[in-house]
Amino acid sequence: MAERAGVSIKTVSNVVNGYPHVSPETRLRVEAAIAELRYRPNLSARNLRQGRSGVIALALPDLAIPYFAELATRVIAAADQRGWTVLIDQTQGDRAKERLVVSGIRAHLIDGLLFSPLALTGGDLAARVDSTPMVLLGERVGRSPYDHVAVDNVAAAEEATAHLVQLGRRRIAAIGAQKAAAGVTARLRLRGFRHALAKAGLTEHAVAHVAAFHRADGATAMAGLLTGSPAGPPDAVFCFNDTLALGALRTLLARGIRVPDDIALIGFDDIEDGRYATPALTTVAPDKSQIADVAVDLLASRLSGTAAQPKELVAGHRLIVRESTLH
Amino acid sequence: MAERAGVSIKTVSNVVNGYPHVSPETRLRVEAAIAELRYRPNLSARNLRQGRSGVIALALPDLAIPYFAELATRVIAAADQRGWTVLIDQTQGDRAKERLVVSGIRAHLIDGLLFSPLALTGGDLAARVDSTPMVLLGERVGRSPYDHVAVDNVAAAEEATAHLVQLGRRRIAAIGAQKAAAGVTARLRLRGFRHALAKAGLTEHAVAHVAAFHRADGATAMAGLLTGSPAGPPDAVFCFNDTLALGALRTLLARGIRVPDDIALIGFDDIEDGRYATPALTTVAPDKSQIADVAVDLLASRLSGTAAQPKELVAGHRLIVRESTLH
DNA sequence: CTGAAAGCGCTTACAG
DNA sequence: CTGAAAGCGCTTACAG
Repeated sequence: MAERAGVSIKTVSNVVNGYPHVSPETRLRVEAAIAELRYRPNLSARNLRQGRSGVIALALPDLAIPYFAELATRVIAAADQRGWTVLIDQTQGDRAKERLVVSGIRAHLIDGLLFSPLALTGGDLAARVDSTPMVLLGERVGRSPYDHVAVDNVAAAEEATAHLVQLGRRRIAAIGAQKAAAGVTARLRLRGFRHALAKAGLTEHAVAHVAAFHRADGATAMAGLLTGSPAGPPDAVFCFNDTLALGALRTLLARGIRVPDDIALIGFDDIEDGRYATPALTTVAPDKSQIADVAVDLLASRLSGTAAQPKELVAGHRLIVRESTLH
Repeated sequence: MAERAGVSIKTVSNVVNGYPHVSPETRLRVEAAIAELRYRPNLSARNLRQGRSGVIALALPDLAIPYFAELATRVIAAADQRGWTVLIDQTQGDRAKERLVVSGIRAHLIDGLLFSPLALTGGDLAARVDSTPMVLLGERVGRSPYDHVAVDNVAAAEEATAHLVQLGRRRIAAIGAQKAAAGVTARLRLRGFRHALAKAGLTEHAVAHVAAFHRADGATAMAGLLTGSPAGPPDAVFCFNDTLALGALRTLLARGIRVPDDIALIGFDDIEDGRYATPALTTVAPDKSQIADVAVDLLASRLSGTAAQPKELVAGHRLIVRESTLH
């Protein structure tokens, strides 16, 4: 192709791949030919030859969930820095789909996998045979030997709850517990919640369970907390994420209950949405950029064979106090 | 590879690709071998041979913008139905990045491109030389001969504004006009806004310009409308999208202005967020699933060579009245 | 510093 | 219904 116009043969390859030892004039000639013929290297051929594609997959429940959308935007940016392209797999938190992701559906198409599972079990992971490097986003699943990066959910939940205690609240409830064996994150945040209450010498006012972490679940759970409890309504609620909190907020405001005066509210995730709610939502902000950067770095280590033992990396978090707990 | 365990050679290929004429027992034998050897066809090799990858790109400004996240989730679902994988390119609405997307960066890696540009000009598109099939999401750019799918922005904006008129509001403002030559959508919605006012015999109370359609822009613009206008505050505002409206809402509530009593508010996009705001946001809902389905269908037509003339497809929309204009 | 050759793992006609 | 061969477009040693 271009060699016709150029004169050389795989010197083109050298030029395209930025090999140093090409005479300047040859290089110019080749570059001119490339421009003229609008030559584009065939990525599939390169991939086949090199055994890697420059593409990684990011598997998550749903892009329509703000936290995952915000995480995805950062993962794509981090991958872009390394020249990697990101394809997205949506699992809906469905175990069958999560197993599919892990089973190597896209083998040889992707170099690595970043995976944020919801329903996957340790057994599913132990049964994995695909050898594509994988990094887990979020809690470790079972005893599986994979790199993963997560915030310290217990400590973060403890801080959130302690903040409510410091406000002088004593009837503190939680929204977001899950029955499913898979709700690892929910379990850790519940543990932190209880730690904080125990330290303060308080008993939990109520713990509302949810099927998922969506706004609708938060709205329903809060309604249950208001009417269902014989002990009366809480004066503060720790919601295990911001969408739950926004749903809960909607229920409270619709009933004329003042936030934070009557009930203080705190969430988790620091999604954009919560910053513009009225009242603006107090929350625990995981360092999403750090999670994305670290995850991509871990994957890079795996790809280069540098990594040894599976690593557990803890990303930072901080409490952001806003109107929903102020005053 | 598998043929060793199997006995045949590319009969494997036939089995893998579901060719009909393979004897049942041979098929079983091959399938057993595949399972045993954990054989996975190499997608890169297949792509190279077949000249297509089964991967399409979705290029959009940012996944952290709720509308695009909600659109992306549907595009991925629609593509999945056809067995396609979707990779995401984020442009930040930056013209240089948008030109890169259109220039064929991922040539031979993707079979097609779904593109929602913000800053791209007709000239940029006219200069395109890459031959990857492309479908535009949103307004047509310049006179470019590409398929595109969009809602009827003028009609939709007109309905939104007419709704405010029907409420009895007479001091109607808009937030979301853009100076940039690229704000095609903003221009169309402004046109619809003005049509509706003209039909009602009203003059526009004010039109606020914004740099982008983010919450912060809406908040600032609304503050300007409240204090900056010699004619006093409006009694209704049409925001060109929901994030602008949510920003505006925040400004209003922070100042103790009642919505909709003092000022009615309407947005555009029907993002999840607006449904849980208090008051819940009246909005124009574009049929996002239809947009995604139609866009993927158009791309499929291009890929199969079925399509002839570039098509302009108009997706549906409907007004959803909620609390921010009720009463 | 540049050429000629082999091979990555598939699939597609083409024979049998 | 199944085999043998060629070729998709690259890159990587290997010569020169």
